[in-house]
Amino acid sequence: MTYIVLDCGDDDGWRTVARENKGPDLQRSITLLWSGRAPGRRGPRPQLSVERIAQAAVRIADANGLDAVSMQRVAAELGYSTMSLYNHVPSKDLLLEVTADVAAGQPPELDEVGDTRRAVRQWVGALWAGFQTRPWLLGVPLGHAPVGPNQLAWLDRLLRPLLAAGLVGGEARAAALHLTAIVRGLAQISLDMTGGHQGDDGFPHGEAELARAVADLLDPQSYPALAAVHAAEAAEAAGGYEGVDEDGLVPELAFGVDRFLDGVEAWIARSRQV
Amino acid sequence: MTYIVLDCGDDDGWRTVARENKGPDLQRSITLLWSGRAPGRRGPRPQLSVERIAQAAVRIADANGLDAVSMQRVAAELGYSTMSLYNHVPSKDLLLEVTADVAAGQPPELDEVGDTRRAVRQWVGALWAGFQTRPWLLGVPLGHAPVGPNQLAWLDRLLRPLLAAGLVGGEARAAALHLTAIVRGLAQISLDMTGGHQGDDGFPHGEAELARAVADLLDPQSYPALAAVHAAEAAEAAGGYEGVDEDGLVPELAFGVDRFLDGVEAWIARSRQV
DNA sequence: CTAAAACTATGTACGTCATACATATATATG
DNA sequence: CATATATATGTATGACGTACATAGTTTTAG
Repeated sequence: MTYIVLDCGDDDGWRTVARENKGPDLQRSITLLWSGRAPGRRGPRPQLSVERIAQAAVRIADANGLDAVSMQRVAAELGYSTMSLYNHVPSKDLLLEVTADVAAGQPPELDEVGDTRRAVRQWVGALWAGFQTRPWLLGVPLGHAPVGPNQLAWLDRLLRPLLAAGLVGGEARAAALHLTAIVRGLAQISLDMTGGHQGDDGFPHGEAELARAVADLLDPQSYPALAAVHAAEAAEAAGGYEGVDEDGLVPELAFGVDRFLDGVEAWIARSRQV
Repeated sequence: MTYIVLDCGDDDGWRTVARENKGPDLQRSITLLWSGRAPGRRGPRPQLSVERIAQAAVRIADANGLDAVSMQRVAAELGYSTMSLYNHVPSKDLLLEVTADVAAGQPPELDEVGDTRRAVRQWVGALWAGFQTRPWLLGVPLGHAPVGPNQLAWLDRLLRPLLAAGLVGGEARAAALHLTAIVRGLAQISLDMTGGHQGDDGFPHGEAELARAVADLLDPQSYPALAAVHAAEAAEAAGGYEGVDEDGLVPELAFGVDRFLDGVEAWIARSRQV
């Protein structure tokens, strides 16, 4: 997988692109993000590359979190000067985008038999596991719809069982978006609950502390439903639960995914019938 | 709604809290975020307040985006020195948190009759509209589960119809999380599609450009499902669609929400039956 | 009523960040 | 070979978050 970013070599590279922000160069920029650069170039052989830089960024993020990923830190990791990076990457934002794509890696192979639910659950479990392994991925600001090769590969893998199940184009896309959003959203929220992270903000982290702290100021008058849920969950928690099922789904996630799939299956059945 | 953040007045305020990061002060910090400060204080009357600061931050974010919200800019907006803010807010992270809660505002009133689906759709539509109005809310990094009064009020409002419909505590919470995630995720992705934003990254924005650019490099070999979906959507697009329904839901969102609600309703029916 | 304590607003300063710009160097093309 | 063109580097700039010290103000303790 080769990333080359925006270096169109036309006039003065991406600088032009970033400024005009109009015209056919836009297309070329994404194209070059994918296709790799023309082989015959002048100048010295580049020792650095977008991949090496992104991999270094991944290493740093894995070790010290997303905040630790600065241009200087990445350059130091590679043993180059800070400004060298800008010969391969036009901005930090774009670097993070490539980094996220690299970190996402290849999507899982799904059981290709007719069991849609199984395949989707596997996919969801894999994505969930990915966010568990690399929590910092949730912190990468996503500026637009995914365009990286790996991101698209993940999307493609999910679309396969959905299409096979009988969803038409737009529905499959919506369903895929939906499932992605569920995993991201739930991962986002449940991360610090389980980790006992300590941010720099002096807030409590860890499920127990936060739950108790919030419970204390939950006025049942103003928040009746929340109070009810909290009480109910306290009762439920008596029977120790909290595990993952065979696809690696935590109960909350499984509930949402399964209910959604119930609805989708019913929809497909209804569509077929008409 | 009064926000007072972490100023426990015990020794040297939140500084202590942030350092120890353990002990009962944690609870007090959230408590104080809510309850307001003790009335009898020494020192001069504070002219600034967390609310005023957060409101200024909202104003700036509304006008110039989240990136424009710096401590210096906020202070300038209010006509105070930068460091004054730190008498009311312990860090920028926490300020953003409060800002997001202020910007979220009050949740909508939902039709309280038995129509669960209608109520949920209204809620979803309102949240969607909120993200449309204040796109920058999607950019506020969320470090933990929501604890702000408004955030919790939104959650509470959504939980009401879900509980009324017959979900038990944990299920209702999961469903609410789920719906929130859908809206956030879809808003996140579809924002720049519709806006024609131009980021600083020299990437094309706007649905048409991006779709075409991506289509060109979509190798049907590697991305069969994606290519199929793209082709199907191109065909579908012939009949001009793209509207919102009566609850303000864009089609993709409506599909996901409705399928999920289908599944939830079936689940409830099944649970009742047993 | 006075003095101390505690809080607010401010100014200065520091370290870090992204990145614009200029320069030296190395390479492929004419 | 000469020139155009890339790359790696060094320096510099402006913005940022925030630690720290200071001056001024108001409540509380004696």
